[in-house]
Amino acid sequence: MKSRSTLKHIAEHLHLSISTVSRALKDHPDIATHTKQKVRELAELLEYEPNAFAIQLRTNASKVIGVIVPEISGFFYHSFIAGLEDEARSWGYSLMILQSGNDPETEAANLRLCRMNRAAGILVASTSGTRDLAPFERTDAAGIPVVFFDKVPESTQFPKVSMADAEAGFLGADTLIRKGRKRILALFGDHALSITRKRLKAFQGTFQRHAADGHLTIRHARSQQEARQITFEALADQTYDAVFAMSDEILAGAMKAIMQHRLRIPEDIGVLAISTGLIPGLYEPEISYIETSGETLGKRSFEILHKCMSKATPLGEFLVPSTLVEKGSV
Amino acid sequence: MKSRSTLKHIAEHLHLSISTVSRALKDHPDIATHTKQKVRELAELLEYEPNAFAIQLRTNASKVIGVIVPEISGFFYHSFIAGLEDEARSWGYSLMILQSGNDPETEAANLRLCRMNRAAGILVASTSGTRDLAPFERTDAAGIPVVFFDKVPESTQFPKVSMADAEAGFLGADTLIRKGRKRILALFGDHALSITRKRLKAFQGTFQRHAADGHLTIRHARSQQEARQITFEALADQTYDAVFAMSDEILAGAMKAIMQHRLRIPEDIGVLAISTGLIPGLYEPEISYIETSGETLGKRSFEILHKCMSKATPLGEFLVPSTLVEKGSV
DNA sequence: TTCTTTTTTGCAAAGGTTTGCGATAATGTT
DNA sequence: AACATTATCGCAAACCTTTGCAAAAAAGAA
Repeated sequence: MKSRSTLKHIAEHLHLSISTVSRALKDHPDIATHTKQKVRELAELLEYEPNAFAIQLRTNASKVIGVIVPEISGFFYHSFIAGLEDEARSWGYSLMILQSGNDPETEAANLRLCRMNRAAGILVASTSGTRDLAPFERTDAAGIPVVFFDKVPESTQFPKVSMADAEAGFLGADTLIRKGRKRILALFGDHALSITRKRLKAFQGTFQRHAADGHLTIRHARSQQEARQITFEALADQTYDAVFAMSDEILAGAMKAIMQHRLRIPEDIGVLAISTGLIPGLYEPEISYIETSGETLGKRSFEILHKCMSKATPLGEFLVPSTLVEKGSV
Repeated sequence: MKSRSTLKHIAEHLHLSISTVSRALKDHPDIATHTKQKVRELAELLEYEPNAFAIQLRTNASKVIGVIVPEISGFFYHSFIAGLEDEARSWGYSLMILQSGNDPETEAANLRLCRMNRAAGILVASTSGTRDLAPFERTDAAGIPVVFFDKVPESTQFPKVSMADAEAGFLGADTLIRKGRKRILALFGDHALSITRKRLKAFQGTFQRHAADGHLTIRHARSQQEARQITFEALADQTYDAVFAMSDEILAGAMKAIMQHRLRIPEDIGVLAISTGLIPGLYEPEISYIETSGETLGKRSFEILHKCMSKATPLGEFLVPSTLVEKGSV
């Protein structure tokens, strides 16, 4: 438990004032070059490391950005965090990660924590049950910019950044049509989720407009198991040209059913998904997918937040585009 | 940007001293009950939230624990972090997540960051190239306990917590033997990694001891692609009773090869893996696996670190046990 | 009442840094 | 030589909280 060296120590050793040392260390023009030199040398020798608390207290700002997600594990958020950390670190920021466990109360508590720690900014993927935006408003009023990502509320008072869901839906339908797949089993998630509705609407709209002769079956599943069961039964019932899955979780379930039926891909059935990329790469052949990259979303989110932290307040919703990654499964 | 309320504000409104307010808020016995009452009410009204910086500066301690991992995404660390966050939060700690990108220099920089922020403790999964332990020693000398997990160095001067690799290896071989699988293709990772050597040694030893009549083929792969190729060729070459994969990454590669050969599981070939649980659940039938839970490792790691933070310095290596999860693939 | 004990509150220092402004010394200008 | 500039550096306040100790007030004892 060695006592750490402070500006004071350095100042005393060099018979300088604390302020001079402080300025020397940050290359302030008021300080003579040879003084800077000496200060830097001694600082090095004494292994001086600034006390972040003192700095933060004095400046009332930290280089920490808070991240609140329903859960870290799972199919998506960890890749978001990875991308975000990468970008944040290059700007000198660190991440404080909080899980809400999809519970609005925990979410509010986490928000409070961020406020107490004077986070430079906050990124939040809200709980599915988040209705009351007051905690967020309070945080924003305290001068800490809040931007929502992925799971965003309806309100327009905060900047939001999310996947281009409509585009992904469109791309999905478009790809299937271009490949000549007519009889489609399309699997979507919980209809109550806005992400589901957006993807579904674009998918369905595109399909109906450009493939009037096709046949589209839409099913909703709330879990991997459910997706599996629904797919299994649907495939037993009649034949399809292709299966479309709107998410990794759904894809995982659907693939099990397909494997259970021992269908060959893409000969017996085509498969296409909207995905982050990890899961589709696990099968043989690999599954083609519309990429909605968590990493990219993370980086983009930081950019937006960064703008909010400087001065500009870019309101509105920002979309990160999705692209088709062909693997030959459809 | 409303100015936040401080102890001073409350004190002035109530014509009390700052110290009295401070004590009232933390229920100090020296303060009269009705005074506490009034203070609490006003604090509530003014939405007082303590300034973490000031507290930390004064007490020279934070409620933040630093976590340094090679990468957040991938097959493993995110689940570790999830478990850790859960446990840490229940003790009032938050997580500061840093990625080293498997680069020793970034790792050292991150360590410095933790020191500057007076982290209460640090958990690190070291870089594969980490040789110099000096940065860690310095951190420890500064009074910040360091605990290694998963990827741990040889040195015994720091507490370490990792998966029970030997046990997992043993369990793997034992399971295969009990199921009557004789001709085994066992896939392991990079031989330079200690995790590989530990698992391999136990696996091989057990197999040789209890199944002298069996036939064991051992292969090493450094990536998913390599695992796939090796498996594909091996399976084309001769027939095996079962494939054993020492990790999720390897399993993913092996499964592709198996699917490519259109082998049925478990009829044509058995499959067993050491895994965190997510990947094996993606196939049909699901793959049996020796569970090495990231969540559990996270929770356990916190426990150890927590002990270090209080006073005890439990040196040595702690193992979190692994258990067989049967899914019928072998 | 007067002194002692207990209850309740306030003072002031400390923690390390940043920063506006004033002070001093060095240099330049006429 | 007298003055204006510029280059360096130090003082002291401020950021907000915690805490040992002293002070004041209230209560009890004689």
